[in-house]
Amino acid sequence: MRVMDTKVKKGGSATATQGQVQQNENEMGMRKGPWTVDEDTILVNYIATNGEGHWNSVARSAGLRRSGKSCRLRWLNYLRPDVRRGNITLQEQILILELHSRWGNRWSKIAQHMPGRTDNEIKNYWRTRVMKQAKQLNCDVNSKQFRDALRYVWMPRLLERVQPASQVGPDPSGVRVFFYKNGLQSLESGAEGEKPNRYCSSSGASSDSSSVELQVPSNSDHSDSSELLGHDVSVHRLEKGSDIWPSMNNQMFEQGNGGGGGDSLESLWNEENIWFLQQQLNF
DNA sequence: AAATCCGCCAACCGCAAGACT
DNA sequence: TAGTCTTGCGGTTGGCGGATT
Repeated sequence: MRVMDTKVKKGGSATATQGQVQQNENEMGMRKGPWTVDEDTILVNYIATNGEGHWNSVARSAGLRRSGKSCRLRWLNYLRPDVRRGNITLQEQILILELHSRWGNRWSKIAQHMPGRTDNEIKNYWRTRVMKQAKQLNCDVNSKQFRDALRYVWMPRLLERVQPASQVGPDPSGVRVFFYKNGLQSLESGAEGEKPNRYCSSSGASSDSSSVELQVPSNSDHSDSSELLGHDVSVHRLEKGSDIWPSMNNQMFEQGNGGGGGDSLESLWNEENIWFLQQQLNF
């Protein structure tokens, strides 16, 4: 049974009253629903003294009438000191889109590569923002149509917007992220021979000012990446070309008009599709 | 000004895997 | 080895509050 009669301030602590606390107990005497300031304080103080883990005993020993699960969730998603609050930045949006394209709904895995962000937060972002776009396009979020919209329209648009705030120097240890027909892909520096079908990069792959750079974990392809939880990030260079968007559209049509390879973007998207997407997607 | 809609997000649930006895 | 407990994950719910009608 859910608790309906408590108030939670957006972005702030739960503010259930003492009376509500008593109402929100189940038959086992366990509290449910929003956390009170007192409960938060108790949990934070207990963990500061005894550390994380053993959540059931935390709940008992700290005198909280909460399940271990509830204590764990409250700590990880809200009380942890390194939880980052506030809007998802453009860079983070790009990273979410990119990582989701690789791993799907592996929210915790994605969160591991975004220090300070919780899986819950990323999941909420995906459901409220990304799925909304899919709905507007009247297509399934897992459909090829929508995945292509993300690759060829949304992500380039985000990348263009992120550029002015990203004028930092090149990092030779970084990983270049190129925009491919098949979506964004990372390549370790020096692996340029392995980038067939690069689509929107500028001529050459040099680390010049025409690139966009993203802060993403330097070894984000590693499945076990506990070392990334801190601040082990490096600069990824994103080959932007001089005009990734809207000239990307031009390239699409140039390729199509030029009668290039059969798998050109033009074969995937005709002019009506592009126009439709531009109208539908609100960036 | 009131009613309704809708985005956001905290917190719940069920399930699965791993740890422990 | 089997049973139980704990932890972690992904999916879902529903209240709050701002925007719109």
